[in-house]
Amino acid sequence: MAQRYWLMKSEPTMFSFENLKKSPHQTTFWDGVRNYQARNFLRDQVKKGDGVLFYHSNVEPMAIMGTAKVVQEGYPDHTQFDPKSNHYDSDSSPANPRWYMVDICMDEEFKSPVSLNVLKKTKGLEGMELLRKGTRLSIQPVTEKEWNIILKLGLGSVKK
DNA sequence: GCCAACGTTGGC
DNA sequence: GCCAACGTTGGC
Repeated sequence: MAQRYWLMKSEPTMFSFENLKKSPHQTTFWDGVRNYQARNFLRDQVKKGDGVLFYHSNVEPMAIMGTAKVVQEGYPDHTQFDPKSNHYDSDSSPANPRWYMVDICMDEEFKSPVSLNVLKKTKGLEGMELLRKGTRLSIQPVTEKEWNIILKLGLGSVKK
């Protein structure tokens, strides 16, 4: 299976790219997704080695801050079983888990974060899911073409 | 199975 | 802070 690319949204007040950078081994589990479409992506399609664009939503500036790599494929999100978690789901059980998560490891920090404004103005990104009005999916597929354009913008012209 | 009410997301 | 868009819930 060819490598795939994804965009993951996070509100930096909850978990920022900086937080990821400072995590042990710069790795974290991506918990709290409670949307069926997003769950299906996490459970069925996100694979080890896939690329992730890390997007900050709901803040100034809204932007893609950098990239990460999937290091652990979909497995049950343990916070759904924890009554103290605000992601607790009383209808889910370890025998029949409803929600899944993946682990991601920081890859590249963008020299210049790619803001929503820039994304909107960039040729070739017109079809991005993120730019569609009313899109609320916290994980979205990104095409290889889009991925390459965005990496170029974020890392500068010097491609490593 | 429909749909109104409600809660959440997220850009502005 | 506002509100449009969307998903979920629950009464019928």
